Amino acid sequence: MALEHALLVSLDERAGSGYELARRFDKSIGFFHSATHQQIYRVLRRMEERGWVTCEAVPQDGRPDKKIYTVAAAGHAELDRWIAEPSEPDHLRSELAVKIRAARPSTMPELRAEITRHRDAHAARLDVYRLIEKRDFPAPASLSGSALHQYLVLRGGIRVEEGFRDWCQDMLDALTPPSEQEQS
Amino acid sequence: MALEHALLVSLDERAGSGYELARRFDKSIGFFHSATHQQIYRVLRRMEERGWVTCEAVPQDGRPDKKIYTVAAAGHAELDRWIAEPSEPDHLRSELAVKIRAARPSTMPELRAEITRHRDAHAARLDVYRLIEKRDFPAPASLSGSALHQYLVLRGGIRVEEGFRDWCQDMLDALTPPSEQEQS
DNA sequence: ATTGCATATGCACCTGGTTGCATAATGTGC
DNA sequence: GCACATTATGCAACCAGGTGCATATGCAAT
Repeated sequence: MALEHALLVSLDERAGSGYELARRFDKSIGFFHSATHQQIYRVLRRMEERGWVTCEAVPQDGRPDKKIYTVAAAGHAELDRWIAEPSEPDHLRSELAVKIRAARPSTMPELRAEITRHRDAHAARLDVYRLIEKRDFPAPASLSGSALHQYLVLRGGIRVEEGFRDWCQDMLDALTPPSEQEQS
Repeated sequence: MALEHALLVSLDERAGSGYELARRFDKSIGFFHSATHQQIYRVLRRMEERGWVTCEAVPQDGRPDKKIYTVAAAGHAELDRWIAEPSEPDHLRSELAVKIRAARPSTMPELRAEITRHRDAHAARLDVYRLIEKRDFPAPASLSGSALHQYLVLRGGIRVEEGFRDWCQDMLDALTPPSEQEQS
């Protein structure tokens, strides 16, 4: 249950509205923790009630009011408390793994197609991460503080996607009958 | 929403009761997809209503009756249908990643302790997987069919845990101040 | 004798999260 | 002129899943 904390981190970098947070989550942090706008609005309201964030309504010409949320002292305290609290090691829950064990001889073509889809999707996400790495962190050795932390998380994402891609490729190699070898 | 399918796969290997499934999930498949016994009982009942599994009450001396579930034809059909249906690529939702971005200079010691905990937990899980690999798959090159699929999934788990462990170690190297280098 | 554990199932309640829809105003393309 | 996307928030309903507790029983240890 870390959506609260993910939102606090995002708001701490830059204050913003629920709508803006939802858009931000499509990018950066959202690669590692996604959420719908409804859920974000609900959590923001709850955090305001608890005093973790403060809210200021900003009227706009035409468009409905924006509610700009800012992290309060209690929010920072909560982040500090949460970091010290041990959390469960991240656990992978893989649909693809279940599909592999579910497949029988008759469904092997469909399974191979599905593994190929996943391999390509992970390779595509990897490309995006690598692009971000090159664009935002050209000199990683000289990083420190918040930028270093961002870089380390991105490196984690890269590792994970490489792992998925290679795993899928290994499975395709092992599950493709010799007669059909040498296609992509 | 693959708990249904995970249970079908497990029951297809060997018919059993909800209780037995919960215990099995503590081991093998549960490494990649865990669930509490309540959730398993609920899903089993739903699958019985849908005709995916059949249920036979087995009276036992003393202990309450066992309900042995067996995969029905409709259950196998559902698995086949599901394999062909494209599913979302597995997405990592990492609490640790959020913690890293949430940490400020004052909470760095706690963060390093937490990363160390996670590194050790992943290393321990990796050891378990490696043990299973040696014990159950001493000659992987000669595997085929269901055993091969099991092995490929296990290899995926090993990859993931290696990735987590190395990621944690990299972060510790990058986040440990030079003055404190050379401890574990 | 009594505590506690393993077997075996289940209810009631709560939380986290998604989906679908509604609202409200403005600008944009055909 | 009208359909449609964009900005911005929110409700109602639902689904998945977890926690805590209840029940029933036999067996082993203290």
